[in-house]
Amino acid sequence: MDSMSITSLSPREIARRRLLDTLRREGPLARVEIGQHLGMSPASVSELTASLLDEGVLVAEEGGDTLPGLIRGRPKVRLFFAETLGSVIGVWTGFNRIELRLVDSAGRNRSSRHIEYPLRNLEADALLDVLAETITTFARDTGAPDVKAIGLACQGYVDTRDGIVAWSPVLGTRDLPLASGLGERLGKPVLIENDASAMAFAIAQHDPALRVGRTACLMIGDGVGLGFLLQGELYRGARSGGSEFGHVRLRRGGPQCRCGGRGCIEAFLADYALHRDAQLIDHRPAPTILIPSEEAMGALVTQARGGDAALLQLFREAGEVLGDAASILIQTLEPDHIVLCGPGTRAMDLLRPSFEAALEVQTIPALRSLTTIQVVESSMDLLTEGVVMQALRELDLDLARLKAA
Amino acid sequence: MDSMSITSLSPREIARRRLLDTLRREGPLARVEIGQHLGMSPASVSELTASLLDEGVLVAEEGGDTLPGLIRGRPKVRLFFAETLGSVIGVWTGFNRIELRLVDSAGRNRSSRHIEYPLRNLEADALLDVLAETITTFARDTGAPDVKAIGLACQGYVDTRDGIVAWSPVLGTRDLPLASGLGERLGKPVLIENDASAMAFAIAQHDPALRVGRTACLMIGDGVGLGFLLQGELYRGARSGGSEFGHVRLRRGGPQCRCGGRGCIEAFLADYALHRDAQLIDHRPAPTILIPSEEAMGALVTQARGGDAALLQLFREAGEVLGDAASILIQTLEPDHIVLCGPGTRAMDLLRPSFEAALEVQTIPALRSLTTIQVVESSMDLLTEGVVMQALRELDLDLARLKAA
DNA sequence: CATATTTATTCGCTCGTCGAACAAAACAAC
DNA sequence: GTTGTTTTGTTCGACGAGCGAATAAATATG
Repeated sequence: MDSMSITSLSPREIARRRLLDTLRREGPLARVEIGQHLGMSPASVSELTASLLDEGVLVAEEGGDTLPGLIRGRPKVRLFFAETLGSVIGVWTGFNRIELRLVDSAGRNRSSRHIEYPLRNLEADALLDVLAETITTFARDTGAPDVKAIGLACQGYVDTRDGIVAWSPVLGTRDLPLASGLGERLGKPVLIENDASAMAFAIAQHDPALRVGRTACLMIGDGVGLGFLLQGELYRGARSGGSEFGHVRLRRGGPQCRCGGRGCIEAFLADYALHRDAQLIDHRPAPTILIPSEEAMGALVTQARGGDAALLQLFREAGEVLGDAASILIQTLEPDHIVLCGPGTRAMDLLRPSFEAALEVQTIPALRSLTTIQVVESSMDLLTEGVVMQALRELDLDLARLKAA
Repeated sequence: MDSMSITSLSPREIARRRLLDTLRREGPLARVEIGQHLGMSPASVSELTASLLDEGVLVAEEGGDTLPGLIRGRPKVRLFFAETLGSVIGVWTGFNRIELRLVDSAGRNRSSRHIEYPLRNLEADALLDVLAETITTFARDTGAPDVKAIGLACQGYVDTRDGIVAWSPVLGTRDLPLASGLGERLGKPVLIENDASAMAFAIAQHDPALRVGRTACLMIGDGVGLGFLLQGELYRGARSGGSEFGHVRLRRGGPQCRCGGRGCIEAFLADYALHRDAQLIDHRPAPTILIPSEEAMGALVTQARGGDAALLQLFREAGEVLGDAASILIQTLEPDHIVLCGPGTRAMDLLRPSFEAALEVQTIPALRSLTTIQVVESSMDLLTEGVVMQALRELDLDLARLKAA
């Protein structure tokens, strides 16, 4: 239970995980239906579900509601997660905002909340205290029955195996043992994940096409992050982290980025960058780094749509950088899908012309046509959803191992 | 035999492949030794090798040469590939050069040859004719006993599953069915691969550290290519191709690349680029694109080492681009290893200062330290070796399937 | 009531792997 | 020689995971 480690899985564990994954995605399913989804024989499904029912992970749906009229044959008995398995809390920590979500073991949303809180200037210990306090309060307020684990999505390079934030554009600290620090305070296992990875995972849960082949999710918002999926599973770099694609430096001597560098993709596209540069245009003194509110960003976009030439130029440049970024992904990884997501897509109409022009200029046409690019309107809810799903999957495994031992 | 397709493998096929892979890499091995390499029990190895011996794929080493003196216990019986299994020809097609190699089923080099031939201005049919003719002649001259397959490494985006060159900086044609075209002419199965991928694979065969985790091989030579390995297996993008990382465009309005774009990584680092720019410095009219000889490149490097300021600046700029390229790889994929290879590393001493400076400026230090960067002095032999190894592995599978049917 | 239809379970089989016992082939010591 | 000792290789029984086929279960139809 304490480990939550990613090791190689036994055939049984793989089958179990696949079964529970589809059940979470597709809702209650009869055994034959599970077999169709997984390409397994009814016999095997029966065998697997027998032990899951026995363990109390799954329960058979109460008969009656799926009125067996009209359809001939023996009625389906749908299986689903037991209500008694407890719940999981998902957390996203932004620059000055915390998003919380409570789900049951089936992944269904029970409650969510978001809190404005400036996390940026806190020392490591203070940060952990605030997070622990916030999560505890949330759990108490929602009357969360039995919280089994916490999943936390945050910015930066996250060592998901050891639960360490190896690097972060927000925290000054390096190698912050976030999972253990929070785990000790809460007395529960904590799993952490890069936020763009979490969002990529969540988005892929809603579209089967993104779970085959290679999918690159570019999240634009407080920063710019990349979640890269291979066959529906998150790509892990060295030290089992994600990608810091947002800090690829495209323009030498470009604008200052909060990572300390210059000309990062993020330094053109992130909310703070657009807001800062807009301030500079208006000759207002721009605070070094400030995460603007959604309202402020909305106003910015509206003003640009109204025809403000200087702002339009700003978005044009951002779109161009986005096009360059997509070109790099295409020519390096040749993904089947690139998904643009996050709050930053609110200005997609402003970004698109220069985005497509840059894509045209920077990419070999024959390769460009192999990748489909789509925009997914995504709320920040997906962040907590993604990390919660990951935590639930780990719990599934832990439960299996607990039973095996 | 005709297919050579990449499908999902049965457990047996996986075990078989792993066994033959280690045997090719590690030379003749006794069964217990194989078990140690593969983490399998002697019982399983015995069972597997029994069928391989039965099929005639492997033979037991003749006793006597491994004099059993000195060591107590029953002497090892080493197994190795049968001599009678035939051979494979590996080919690399450069811009104006063809490299050929004949290996036996164990992957041991039997003969090699290289030919100067300007392939660049040929129509598709003429190209296929020349290649077929060259290969046939080579096979005849070397008295190749029984050529089972041909592996061909070439530049461009290669659909390895269907044997189609989807795009190439050399060929004007798009979607050239190279494997089938050559296969028909030679009456043998042909497997094609991107040349940087082939080299990456070959290099990884010689270093176990590169076969775990993530390894990015940057090949610098006629062009710049990337071979990306995950757990020792080549990464495949959409349409099962490799990467066209060399055509990532780093500098808007930069020098002309042979792909038609501007400012590609290749347009700074490839032999033709360095040579062309050196010509321009000397105010000589530079031919648009010409692949300089190894001697010409050697002279260029010598001249630069002699202190020629303009040339040094050229290499300095190339090194900077290389550093930028490595930074992109680090922050996008966070590989465990980056390997710099290919003829272009001949000038590594000239590239290094600006390479490292660029790496410093462009990369987040915490991430930079997770990736080890190494230079591998590699001859072009590795290209044919890589593609020949891939072809042999496919033959292994075909043989297994033939036997199963 | 019998029959059709669909769902779920049971049974026996195969496959791949392993541990343990056993056989084989050398050396070492007397 | 004969008798261990040591290491290699094989055989055998067992197990885990999956599947096909037969069977049982539960409903609708006529």
